[in-house]
Amino acid sequence: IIIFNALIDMLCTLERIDDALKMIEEMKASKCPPDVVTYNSVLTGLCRLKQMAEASEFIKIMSANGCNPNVVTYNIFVDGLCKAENLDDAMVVFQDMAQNGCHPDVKTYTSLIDGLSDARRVDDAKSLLQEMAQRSCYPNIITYNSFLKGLCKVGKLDEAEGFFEVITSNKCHPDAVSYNTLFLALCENERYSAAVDVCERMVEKGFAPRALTFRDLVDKLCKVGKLDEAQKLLALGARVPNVEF
RNA sequence: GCUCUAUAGCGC
Repeated sequence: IIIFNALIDMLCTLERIDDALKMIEEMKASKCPPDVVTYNSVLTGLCRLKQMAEASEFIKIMSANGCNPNVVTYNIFVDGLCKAENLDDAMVVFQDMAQNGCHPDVKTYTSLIDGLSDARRVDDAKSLLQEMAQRSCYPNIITYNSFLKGLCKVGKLDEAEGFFEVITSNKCHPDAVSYNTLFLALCENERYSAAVDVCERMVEKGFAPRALTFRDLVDKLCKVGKLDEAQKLLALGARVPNVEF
């Protein structure tokens, strides 16, 4: 079964869903019937192809075949709906899954928070974050990073900066993704001084941006006449291996 | 305990 599942997963990653379905038929006929992992791989493939109607149908098919969806199944489907920008359906599935004995976990919430963030629905994302705490389902750094992305997207950069405090006060450690998200948003919004400050923290933490990013930023600082900031950055870059100007 | 699900940018 493990070998079969690995094969099916490979076929689905290669987007060869129909071949995967054929193999499932063979499995049914063999001593080695498909299990929930098998079906979940196919579901992932359908979601990646954004075939959400088919994905929804497929969940019914697996149940009809005596294989009940588990929490991974729902997570795949919710994430697919979010990525297909169908947040309303994603929320409905999220509400319903508990009735089928599958309780949302940190990945379910993270997918939703990420989808809401991409859709700039930061207030809704924040409600979910609060709901997680109430349900003792604790956000991890990936959850926080998704929310951080939302704050950045809607231009709430001060709140985004302040959110780092929230993360650490919840015993999580901002990582390279966190800093990079904030850093790029500050650059995009031409808040270069703040960007340099973040850059400094990144270097301290060993999350230095790439050389090209450094050069671009120095270039922009020169253009807007912030020569002192540019110099600060050059000094910073000199301390980082693999960065040359 | 081996197979399935979530975040930035970059490269291929």
